Amino acid sequence: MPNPSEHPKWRRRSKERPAEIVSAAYAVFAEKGFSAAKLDDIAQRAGVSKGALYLYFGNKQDIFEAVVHDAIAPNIGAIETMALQHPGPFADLVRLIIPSIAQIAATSSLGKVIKMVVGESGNFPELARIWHDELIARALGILTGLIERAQTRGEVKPGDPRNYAVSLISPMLIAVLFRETFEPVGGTGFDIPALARQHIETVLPGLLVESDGR
Amino acid sequence: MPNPSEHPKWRRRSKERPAEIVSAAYAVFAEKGFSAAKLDDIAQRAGVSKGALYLYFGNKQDIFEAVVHDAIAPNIGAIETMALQHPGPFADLVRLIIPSIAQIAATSSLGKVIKMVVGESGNFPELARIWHDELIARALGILTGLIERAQTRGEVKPGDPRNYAVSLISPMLIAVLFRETFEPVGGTGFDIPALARQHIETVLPGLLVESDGR
DNA sequence: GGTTAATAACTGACTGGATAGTTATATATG
DNA sequence: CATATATAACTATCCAGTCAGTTATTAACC
Repeated sequence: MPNPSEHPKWRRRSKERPAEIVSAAYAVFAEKGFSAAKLDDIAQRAGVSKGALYLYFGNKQDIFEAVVHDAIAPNIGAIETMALQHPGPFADLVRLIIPSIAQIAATSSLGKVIKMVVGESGNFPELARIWHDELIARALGILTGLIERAQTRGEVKPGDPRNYAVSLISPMLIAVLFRETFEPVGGTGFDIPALARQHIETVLPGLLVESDGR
Repeated sequence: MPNPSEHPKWRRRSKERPAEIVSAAYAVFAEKGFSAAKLDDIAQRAGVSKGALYLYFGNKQDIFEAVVHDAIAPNIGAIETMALQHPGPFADLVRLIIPSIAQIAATSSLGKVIKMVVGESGNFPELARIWHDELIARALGILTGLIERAQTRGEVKPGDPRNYAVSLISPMLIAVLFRETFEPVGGTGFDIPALARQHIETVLPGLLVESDGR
């Protein structure tokens, strides 16, 4: 006894389903991590049955990879264009880029995904590889390139540019990881934008050739 | 037909067992993470049967907590005494402490444990709490205290001392996490002691009141 | 010193519950 | 009404935790 006009038990939405599933999976993976996330939870959150997931994805890891992929692209692009187009002195660029990263880190679910990737990398190396190649290596490469160019122009002191890049961004990453890991158990968190501002001004004097930082 | 002198199937070693089990569990947890670690694997590595684990520990999480606890104590003590006893100027102390931390980070399995705690914290908050209270908060507190005292003495610029502490140690933590997470999938690692040296000299000019860094 | 009884230490097969993935069946839609 | 879309019940597997039984070790006694 179908009931076509009133309340169909379900609808055909083959166009919208994949994005809805990825979105639901994002939330569940972020909360639980990969192995602890249940396909039933993802399905329920997406408003479908578990079987429907397999109409659009081959297996659990495929869904995970789609989530990671989708979580990356929007963020990296913005930073990249900002970095490459900016013409001014290195110090100004740093004062522009690092707070942007801090802002993304503080507000998005990036921290949850980082935590997830770190935690599951041992058991799902393919995932760590995607995350590394598409985000980490790229972001680190951009920053390293900026520093190299600034060194060539005589703006930044000699020294390993990749290490300089790590010196610049690490505190924000640690703050995000801290928030995801220890705030829920009573740890005192960080004001990430404030941390970013103070960190920039702490590092720049040691980075720039002119000692006054401007 | 017992065979007392030759090859007994097993021996009674109730004194040694707990430490052996924790050691084996350390290795397995470090490799697999909490949920993916199998008690059978731990038992086999410790040279006992799974049932024997339950003679010494209540359940899987108890074993995990013992591992985390044991991984903490040796490291924190060394740093703490070094920090509190040193009489000289702040810059010298930093040049002593940070490389020590880098050394521990680079050589011990601390990175594996950090990764493990981060990854499993969502599903096992009690564990994150132990790790936070016994290591993170303590280490951060020591460093923050040192900076506060240096500020009082006029050696370090005004600014949030806790944020300064994060500025100082984050790169080493990130480098360790990077090693555990991305080196296995082709990421280029960091020379952690070299990173530490360069980072210190990059940060100190922005931290110290006198601008020449010495 | 040798035999036996008592106990602590340990084993390994088993159970119960959880969950990834499959499939037979049902329904929405053009 | 044809079929793409979706469901829900199913199977297969994995593994933490249990427990009845086995073995090493110690103690007691002759």
